[in-house]
Amino acid sequence: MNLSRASIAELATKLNLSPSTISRALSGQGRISEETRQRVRQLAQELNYQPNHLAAALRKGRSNTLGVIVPHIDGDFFARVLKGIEHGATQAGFNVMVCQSNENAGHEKKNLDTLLTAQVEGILVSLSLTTKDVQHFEDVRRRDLPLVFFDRVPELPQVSAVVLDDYQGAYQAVEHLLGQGCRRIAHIGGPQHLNICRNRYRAYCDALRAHDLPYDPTLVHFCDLTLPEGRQAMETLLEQNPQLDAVFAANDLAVAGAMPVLRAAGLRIPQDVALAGFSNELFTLLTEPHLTTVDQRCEEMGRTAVRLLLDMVAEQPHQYAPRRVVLQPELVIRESSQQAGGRG
Amino acid sequence: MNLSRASIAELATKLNLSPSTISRALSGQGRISEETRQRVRQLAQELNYQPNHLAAALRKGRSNTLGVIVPHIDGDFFARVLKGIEHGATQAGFNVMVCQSNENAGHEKKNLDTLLTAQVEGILVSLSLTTKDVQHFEDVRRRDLPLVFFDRVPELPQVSAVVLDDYQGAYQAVEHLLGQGCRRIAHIGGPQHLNICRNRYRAYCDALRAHDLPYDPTLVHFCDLTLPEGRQAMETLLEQNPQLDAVFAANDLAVAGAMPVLRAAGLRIPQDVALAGFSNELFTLLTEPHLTTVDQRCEEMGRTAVRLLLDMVAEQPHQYAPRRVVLQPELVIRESSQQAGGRG
DNA sequence: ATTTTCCGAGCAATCGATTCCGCATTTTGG
DNA sequence: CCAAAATGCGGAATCGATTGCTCGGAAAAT
Repeated sequence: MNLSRASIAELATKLNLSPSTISRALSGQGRISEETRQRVRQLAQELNYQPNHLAAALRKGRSNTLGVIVPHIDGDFFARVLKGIEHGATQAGFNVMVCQSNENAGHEKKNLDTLLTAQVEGILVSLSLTTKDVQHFEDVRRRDLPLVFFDRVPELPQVSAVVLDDYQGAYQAVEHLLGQGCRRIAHIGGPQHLNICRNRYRAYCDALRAHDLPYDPTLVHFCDLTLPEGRQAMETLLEQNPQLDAVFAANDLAVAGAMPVLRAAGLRIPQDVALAGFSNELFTLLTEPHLTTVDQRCEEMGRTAVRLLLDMVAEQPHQYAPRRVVLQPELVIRESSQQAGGRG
Repeated sequence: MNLSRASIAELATKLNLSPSTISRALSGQGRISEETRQRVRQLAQELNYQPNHLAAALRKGRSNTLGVIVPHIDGDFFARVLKGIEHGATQAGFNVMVCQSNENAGHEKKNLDTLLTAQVEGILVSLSLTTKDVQHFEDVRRRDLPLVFFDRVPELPQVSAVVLDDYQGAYQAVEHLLGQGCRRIAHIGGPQHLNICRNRYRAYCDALRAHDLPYDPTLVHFCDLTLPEGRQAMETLLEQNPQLDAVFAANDLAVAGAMPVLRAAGLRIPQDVALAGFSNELFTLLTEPHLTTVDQRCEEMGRTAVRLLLDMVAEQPHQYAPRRVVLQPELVIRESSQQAGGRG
């Protein structure tokens, strides 16, 4: 009936016991008689007692909370990674605080402050695109606070990180296109200052070379991988090289932009031009034909990242060595790349 | 240089002051000399002092944290609402804890417990599909804890809520199709136990009636609004009524499922059949042609919901009356519905 | 010059749970 | 049967920041 929450002290008076006894009864730690424990637990249930997490956290120096900083929360990728993070954290009894940097280094710094003052026990970060300087994360390491980067990670060896093997994924995709008989494969690449884009581009080059195909600059175009830029990239490529028989783009959105252009040029997908993207966005199942793409294991990335982080949190003297996990992507083959029988 | 974080007590000893003075210097509250304030602030900066949020929260009885429970975090809608929530909360200096119920009433209950013990100052909830009984939210109200529902709200008058005017949005969409000259408009509806789907269906019926068009059962089909069910629905509708000249679906995914079916039947979009969906999912810009749809004002819903919640949090004796906000959706007209000139 | 204000700062209690220490009482073992 | 050990529980300190109360001294007022 009491409106405000019951405290341990209240339980104590009602049962003529001391607060310490109540605490022990509820936690099951320490020496306590079975009978008392029962009595306490029963009353706690009756009064709908709920421990004050803040007080416990303060006393124990453990907030049971993890912090996450992502560039943004909308859009498939991070939402799915977050799902994995939230899942893993919850299972381990941890809460999660999520912050968005909005792709802004300043925001990112503020987010970090917020999480630090909130006394989180560990932090997961995917860097914003505008973050050049990772100095602010130095403070975290100096504070001996577990820190794990995922997906967008700084190029430092001494940090823990979970990343995708972009190179492998891209290589497999191009391999697959080659296997379909394509020989003039174009590439729509992303900003080369991003290592993920660089790796996808490198894989494209290497896969061609492995098949003794020459590198043809008229088959390569870099852009920001948005929908309109994808469209424009396709137009440019078609103009430069009307003979192309496949396109591998560094993300799915670019492919989505390219499709109408190809169709407008009277080219059939996949018979005339095979397509493969990267990310396995949900919408790849909504295009016609469905897109071949590379799955990024989003949820697994999230789960892996929390696992790493929680391992670090568990290690007492926080004297862990930085660990680095590389997830293997999975090529998802759909209609957009299947030239059953080929044309040559 | 000190690895562990500096506390107020530390600052106090270093400056030969008492903790209370430090606290007042930092907060700017209470009587304190300008000089002392400067000295304290400077040292705080030097030592990179960061207040312990837990301690302050415990003492002040205010955690400065809000809790959110959503059915899931992936997928456009909730991610975008969350963005709005996070934005609004951050601006007001509040942190956000996000929980996913996974469309599971049991999980939802657990999430609630988690948030309560975390001492959040207010809770935002969008109900899971399997939640029939909202008893567990009664506890929250009894605790006098501000509570705001959004989008998926319980059918109770005495709770605060932010919802979309589904009826209006759907009505406008059908109006628009009628305006394009369509007369045999089909409807792919969602589960009728969900009020949002019911409202969209009602609007469809009412709009037709307003134009003196008869209700034709062969033009209506209900399903779960998934991609495959959308496809199947379209097949059924075409079979029942090959003459249909437009389709209004209760969500975008169903339209995406319907499109290939229409195309396979040799019908052109929008010349032969005009299409309109609901939700303004991101992928509606990726289809060919782009989809006409109803925007749900996701971010605004998020921002509105936090604003309501924070208003409630601010009111001292929490004696607020429940408030209900109905957001007006926005019809987004794109190619899929534009029969410029019509066909007769 | 003396009294009244006021100002800056310290003391100590407080938020609620946890935990080390210690005191009785009971149980065990020799 | 008595010493030693184990058991059940209470007392009190603690985590770190906040805040009401108090107090000495300086400034202002009479």
